[in-house]
Amino acid sequence: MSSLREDDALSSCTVIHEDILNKVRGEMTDDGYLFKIAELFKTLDDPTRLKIVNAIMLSEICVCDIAALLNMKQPAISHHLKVLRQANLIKYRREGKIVYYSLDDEHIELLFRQGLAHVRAE
Amino acid sequence: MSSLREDDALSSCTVIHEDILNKVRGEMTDDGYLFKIAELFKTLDDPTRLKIVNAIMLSEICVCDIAALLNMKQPAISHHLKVLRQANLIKYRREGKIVYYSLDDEHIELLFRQGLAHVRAE
DNA sequence: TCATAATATAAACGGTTGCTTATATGTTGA
DNA sequence: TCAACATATAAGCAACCGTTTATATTATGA
Repeated sequence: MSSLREDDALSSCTVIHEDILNKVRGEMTDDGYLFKIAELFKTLDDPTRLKIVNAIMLSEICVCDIAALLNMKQPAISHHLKVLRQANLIKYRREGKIVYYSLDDEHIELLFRQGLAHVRAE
Repeated sequence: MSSLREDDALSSCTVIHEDILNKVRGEMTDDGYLFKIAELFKTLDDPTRLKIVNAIMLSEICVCDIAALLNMKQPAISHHLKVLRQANLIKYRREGKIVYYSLDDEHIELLFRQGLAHVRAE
């Protein structure tokens, strides 16, 4: 009773090169990883968030200073910091009322530089 | 008549560390580049698009085969291919009715691998 | 030149996201 | 314990994005 059913959502498309499909299918990165990579890039796909990352790369910095630097409302900054925190890209340190943020992961700086290299090369 | 007016959108925030602000301001990457990096990451922030990139990394491949591979409708694939094309990440080659896609830029494969390395390390 | 097949484009819908205003939490010093 | 300040969270709204259905291109072969 269980057939292949690969015409489910294929619209008007038919497989053309069976050999290529098999090769690619066998060598593709696991779905779970792909999903996680997408999530990682999603945290870096916003100019504001990139500016925050860039600032934190250059110096440990507090929320108020970031808001002043980017000329934006403080809640907006806090919101983005939360996104970056949940992605384990930054960490924080409390000193009295003030919270200082810094990079948690060197990979992010690498990704940032790699992205910069790409857009500079165009 | 022209004052500094840096309290425009700062909400209830005051600059705390003038020295840090000056340092960061002086060393930050240009806005234009940051915007372009964000655009680059935006093209890679979607699981479907990452799967397509991953497939194209492994073999030159046509639209129909990608649709079959991902079990998705053909217009959805064409839409994503357009996004990747406009970002200069992939190129195409027409052979009769069939259009074959391949990577246009090695940087993308580097970014992909770097992202994978990061999510694997967690 | 006509039918068919591969691909591209367009419009529409639902879900997500970033920013805003308003409010809450937490810390300090009086 | 209270006022002031730095930060966090919540709710609401507008803009954006991925998918779908429908239709338009473009190329082939009869």
